[in-house]
Amino acid sequence: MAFATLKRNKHNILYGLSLAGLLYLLKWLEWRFVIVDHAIEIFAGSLALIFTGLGIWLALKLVKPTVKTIIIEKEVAASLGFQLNEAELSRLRISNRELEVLQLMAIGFKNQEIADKLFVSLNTIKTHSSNLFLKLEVERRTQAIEKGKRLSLIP
Amino acid sequence: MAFATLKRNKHNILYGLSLAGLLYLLKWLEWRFVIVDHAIEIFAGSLALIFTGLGIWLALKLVKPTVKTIIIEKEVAASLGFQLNEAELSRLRISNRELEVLQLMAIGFKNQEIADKLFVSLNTIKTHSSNLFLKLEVERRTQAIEKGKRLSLIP
DNA sequence: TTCAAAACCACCCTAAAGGATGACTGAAAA
DNA sequence: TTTTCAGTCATCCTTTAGGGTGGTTTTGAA
Repeated sequence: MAFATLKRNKHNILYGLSLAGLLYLLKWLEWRFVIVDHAIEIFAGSLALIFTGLGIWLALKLVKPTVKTIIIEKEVAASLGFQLNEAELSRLRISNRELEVLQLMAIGFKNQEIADKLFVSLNTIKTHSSNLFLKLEVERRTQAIEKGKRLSLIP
Repeated sequence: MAFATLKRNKHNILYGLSLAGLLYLLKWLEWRFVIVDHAIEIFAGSLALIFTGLGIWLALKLVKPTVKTIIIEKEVAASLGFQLNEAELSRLRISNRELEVLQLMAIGFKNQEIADKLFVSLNTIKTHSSNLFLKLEVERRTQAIEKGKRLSLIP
């Protein structure tokens, strides 16, 4: 566990160590220059340079990159918000079950599949669709779908 | 922004600072006992601290944020002007004639009516629709219509 | 309680749709 | 020139859809 902690903080430790190392490098440099005595300004200058560089390096390494997010909205075709036309629905006296059948027809299901989905027999679906066609005054499911969409009975 | 960055990296900075603090505590103690004489080291240390801070400040100020682009698909009512999706059309290798047949199917015409409208035989329409179903990967005209609408091949 | 829809199911028959296969033509690309 | 492909048409066969009719049960409203 202690090892894992070390591993997790290896960056921190590394930076700390390098900072310490630099300070001792400074000591050494100081010693070199103190002997020459007059070079203290040069010493200070290089010190400033080195540590400015260190600061910059630290900041670049440590700081998470600031992320600027640009959001682009792309328009995509979709029928946004369908509102059932209940007025038409009741005007044509279309029952709930018939509407259900129409909806499933529009998705592309065959009668047998619709029957399975609604847990009734194929014959029942045939009856419903026949009645639906009468009420919609059409004679094919494709027409029923087209008219249903036009009248906002289905999305 | 720089403040937020500082906040985010407060652990790293804290570690660095506390290490530095310890070193200077040592120095101070040394100074207490050895007196004066070490003034230059204190000077160098402060210099280092100040310029490290300057470097960090510079880096934070100057670094450009990396740009991240997010594309959001925004739904838009499809009925406002139909735009044929020619990309899909060519991707699925659907021919002009097949598209025509699909359009007429969607209106609710039966194959014989489509044949009459296009001045070809019923068999030709059957061939076209069969090929269409293969390309759309469906097996009924209602499914073809549904998928065609979804892919913006028909209005 | 009675009555009218709605929902359910069945049988029969015809029409339409769909799958598989083969073939011919003309135009455009390789 | 050969190849490729859209477009045309046909035949055979199966599946699905649709029209017509008749029936039972459930349910909600009068």
